[in-house]
Amino acid sequence: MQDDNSSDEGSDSIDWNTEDELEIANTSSPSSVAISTTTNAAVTTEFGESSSSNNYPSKIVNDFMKMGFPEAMVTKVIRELGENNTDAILDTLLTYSVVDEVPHQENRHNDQTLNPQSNIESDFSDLDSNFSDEDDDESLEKDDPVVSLIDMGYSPYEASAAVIRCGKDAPLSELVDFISAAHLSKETDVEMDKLYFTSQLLKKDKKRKLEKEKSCGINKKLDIKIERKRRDDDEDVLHLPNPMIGFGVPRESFQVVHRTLPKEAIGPPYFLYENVALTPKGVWNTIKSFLYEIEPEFVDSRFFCVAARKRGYIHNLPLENRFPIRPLPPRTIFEALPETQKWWPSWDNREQLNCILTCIGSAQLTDRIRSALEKCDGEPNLHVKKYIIGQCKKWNLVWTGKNRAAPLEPDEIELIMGYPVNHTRGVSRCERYKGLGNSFQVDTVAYQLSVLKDLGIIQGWWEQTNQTGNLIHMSDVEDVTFGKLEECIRSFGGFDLVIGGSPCNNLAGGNRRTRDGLEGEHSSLFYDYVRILDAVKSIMGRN
DNA sequence: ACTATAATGAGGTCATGT
DNA sequence: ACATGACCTCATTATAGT
Repeated sequence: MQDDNSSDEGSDSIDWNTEDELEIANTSSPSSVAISTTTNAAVTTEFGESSSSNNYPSKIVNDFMKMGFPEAMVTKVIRELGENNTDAILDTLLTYSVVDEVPHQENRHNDQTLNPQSNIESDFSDLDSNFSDEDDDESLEKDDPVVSLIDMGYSPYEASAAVIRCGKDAPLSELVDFISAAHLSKETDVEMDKLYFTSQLLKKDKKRKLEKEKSCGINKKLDIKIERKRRDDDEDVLHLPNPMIGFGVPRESFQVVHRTLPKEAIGPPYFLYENVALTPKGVWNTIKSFLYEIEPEFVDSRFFCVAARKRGYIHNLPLENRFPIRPLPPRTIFEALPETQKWWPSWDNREQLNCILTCIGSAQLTDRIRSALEKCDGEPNLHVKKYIIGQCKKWNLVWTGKNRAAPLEPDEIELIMGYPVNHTRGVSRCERYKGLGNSFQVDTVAYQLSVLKDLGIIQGWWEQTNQTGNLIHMSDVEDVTFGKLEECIRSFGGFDLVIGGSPCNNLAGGNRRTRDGLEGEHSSLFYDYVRILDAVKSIMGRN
């Protein structure tokens, strides 16, 4: 891995090394491989498994249990969604393999001061319980607005709250407006997001009506979904959420209140593993099987910044009370790159950018686009438009002059990826592009790591910008042996966090030559992440 | 030797239509 | 259910230039 280009998430504080690296100690960036502080040995959370105590001996519970879902999980979901929402129950069960049954209300009233959304969530939670209580015998054939909203990606709490507030007969658009307004009331771009929501709504609503017409009852729909699940299991396919918002993002939250982790997965240390979301078939299933069968969290960074970045994360971090870095980064092109607005053609309707890659478009392409535009008077014809839009999306070009579509500059990418301007200065331009293209999107990962603040982990690191700890840099991950780890743990007292990504070279869609999968030359270094995590746990466990 | 440039598709998901 | 098309992707490498 120490040869050419097997970089992992090397966005550390000092150099822009594109090789595999592993830093130990207090680093300034959330993308080092391991973080150790001598101070606190982390508050152990009660993720322990809880026995099922329920009174849902109904047929529906049995039906779901026959499909292989644990009873506790089924009853938990039914308690949240109501027994009537068969569709939503199945969706939830399919999405989350394990849900514990701790009543969510108990987890919500702790520290509302830290999380601006917690008030809303609490409201939703309370409203939800009211809702389920009073609405147990809703007919399944009726077009349940709660189900529709959940289908659209909203949480049961949000959906229930909206229905209660606006009434069951309110049009879906009004319900959606209510939810988005609740989330966005403090934001500036309310209108834009309303538009987005509404467009999504219209599409989903149309599709849903068609489904209604075709299906002749929930049993058939259930059968279809069960069949789909069975087929997916056979083919080792993991379900990618759409929209790709993982366990919740700041403004379009689909909150999983709680999850139960396997005992052996619970920290210390905490860990977070990352890689591309769109891998060859079966890869994420294999990764998952080496990381305690924890369900990956698939998140697209377009919900955190202006550019897309579809990634999967497996971690054992708590999910409650996450919060984003402030100020929130711009999420539209015009906000992020205001100077492009002047040159932006009306027929280029992009509002966000595609994934930041390691290569940029050529100057010749910019020229080709310019000459194509100069040949036509006024607005280009459909064919030219299609060609140019296609190239702009493919190469992430932005309009920087009259008829001039150019690649992003390194410092612009630094900002988009969440790093300070000039963070990568000092190496060649190509190396800057490569390093940034290989990095974490800071805001995305920081959101997942933000829970560590509440737990008192790395608090000093979080609060201050200037780092005073020791940085130990090893350029080869295979040098991080069991003995070295023992040494470090003896010296520091243990690791709080083991974090990193492994090479995506052999997984990424952009690789046209050696997309060989997880066993590929570079991507197989994933197993070193597993090795190190196991070693750390083993060493810390016997102390 | 180092750096920049430009050419090099396929695999997979999703939406839509039949 | 099946076909089709749109869409997107932490990349690799030969080549030329400095």
